[in-house]
Amino acid sequence: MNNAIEAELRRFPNTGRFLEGRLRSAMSEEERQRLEDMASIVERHDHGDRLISRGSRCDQSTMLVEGFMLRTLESDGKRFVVSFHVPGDFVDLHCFALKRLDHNIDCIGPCKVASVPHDEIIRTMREAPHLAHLFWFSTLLDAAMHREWILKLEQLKTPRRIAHVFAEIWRRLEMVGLGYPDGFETPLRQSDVAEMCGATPIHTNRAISELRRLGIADFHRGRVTVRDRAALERYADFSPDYLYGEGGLQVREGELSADGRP
Amino acid sequence: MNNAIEAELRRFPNTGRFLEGRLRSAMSEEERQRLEDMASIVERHDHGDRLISRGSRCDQSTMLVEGFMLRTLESDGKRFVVSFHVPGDFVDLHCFALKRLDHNIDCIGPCKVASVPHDEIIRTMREAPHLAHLFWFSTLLDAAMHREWILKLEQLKTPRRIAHVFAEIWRRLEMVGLGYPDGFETPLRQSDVAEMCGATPIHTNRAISELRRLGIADFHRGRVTVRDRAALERYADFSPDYLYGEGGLQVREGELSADGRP
DNA sequence: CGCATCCTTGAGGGCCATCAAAATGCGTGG
DNA sequence: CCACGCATTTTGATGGCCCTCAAGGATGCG
Repeated sequence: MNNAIEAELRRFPNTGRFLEGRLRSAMSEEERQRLEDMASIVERHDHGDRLISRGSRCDQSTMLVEGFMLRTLESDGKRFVVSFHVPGDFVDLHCFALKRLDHNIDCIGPCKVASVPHDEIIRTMREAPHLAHLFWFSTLLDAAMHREWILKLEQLKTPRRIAHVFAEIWRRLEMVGLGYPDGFETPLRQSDVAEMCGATPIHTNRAISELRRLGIADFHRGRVTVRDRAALERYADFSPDYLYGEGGLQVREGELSADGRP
Repeated sequence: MNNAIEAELRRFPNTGRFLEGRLRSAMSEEERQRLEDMASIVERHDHGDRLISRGSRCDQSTMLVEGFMLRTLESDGKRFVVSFHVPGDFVDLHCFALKRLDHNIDCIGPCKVASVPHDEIIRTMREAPHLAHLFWFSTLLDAAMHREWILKLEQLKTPRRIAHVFAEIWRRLEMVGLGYPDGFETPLRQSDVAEMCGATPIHTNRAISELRRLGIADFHRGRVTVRDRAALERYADFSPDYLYGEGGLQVREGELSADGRP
């Protein structure tokens, strides 16, 4: 793992990955410390646990420290995945403003989380508006990713959708220091990938075989291996802009700085 | 149109529809006035105008006063619609935190908009955190709608997708006082609906015929007519919860009140 | 009336769902 | 070490949804 991120995690073990690869560099020392102090209540969950259910009233939000989570909606007795989360994501910050979530948050594999009471976020809005601005930014990142998923579902057939999902997971893991040069590991199963792509597990399996046959990507027991990253991203029509990391849409340091930051 | 909304529009002509049907009741007089004062620069646009292009730096956001807009992404030379806007929507508030939008905002039919400089929003965060909280809420409404679209694309075939789009537009227009008892009017063409559903115009045309044949809805030259609303919503598997109006997920008055509101 | 735009209809083929069944890998206990 | 049960992955066959190419109507405007 990246040395800078390791150093950050020694000082901020629960929140050191928050906005890493995006606007973390815009956070002051005080802000990093303030966030870490807010997120001191740590819990562990197992595979399949539902962290939050649609409609339940919530008065705290969750920072994902270790593990994978899915945002899901249920309809007709079936589960549909609308997005996923990696360590460093402020998973259900949405429910701070929405009060009741419209969706569920499900754990995939073992997860470690840190809880942040909403009272603390309200205090942040009053006392540290720049940090609050970054929180807002992080929820809008989710919205931007949702939009890309909508595009992907409207535009691509299943094999390319899967390639897109792989490309996105890989980039996001990499931004928080969890990718490998030739791929990544994830507790996702093929049926989870199917739920992310709006396809059946059977068709997803055939599509994954197709990716293997084409030399685009191999997915075997939670390990995705890619020989040629450019080929994967070209095949998936993937451009990482919408993740707001380095690149075209990136928010430059200082562009958020007018709002009350010392 | 609803009398209460008419009265609101007389006092706040540019912003009187903001959060109407959702949390507008939680806005104080001062907050309503403050927002109206912020949104004093009015402009008009024509059908087909692109209000904002992906990637352009922006330092103001736009309140849609009259008309329809689409959020679009372009890929492969084709346009894809990821969401739409009705009067009262704070259309590109996202770009306040993102600085560069990942998508375009396109006008459908003639539009009237009011601009809000970002400096004013920053001041709001410092001076009126409760109002800022409502702004944040309104951007998360967009995210919730995005999630519902993802679900819809993963779950439904084209005829039901179209029915879902119709049901959503109708409800949203109704919340801001622009629906009719038996349907609604919109400048959308069939090809726009196609772009919203990830289908070709030809297939969309056949699907609309199907809805007509089933007696679910009629769409003729921008007029959607529905005889049996319950039947439409049942057919589309539509539940309005995710719009956060009255109902299961609704944020009750006072639930946001802890944050610095007088 | 001519033209542009939008809507409608037809035919052929590819993607994907569904039903059914088999193979593979993994942990447990004998 | 092997046998067994379970979850997951893989394969096959059939039919429906939807894309593409092509062409024909309708509507409104100058």
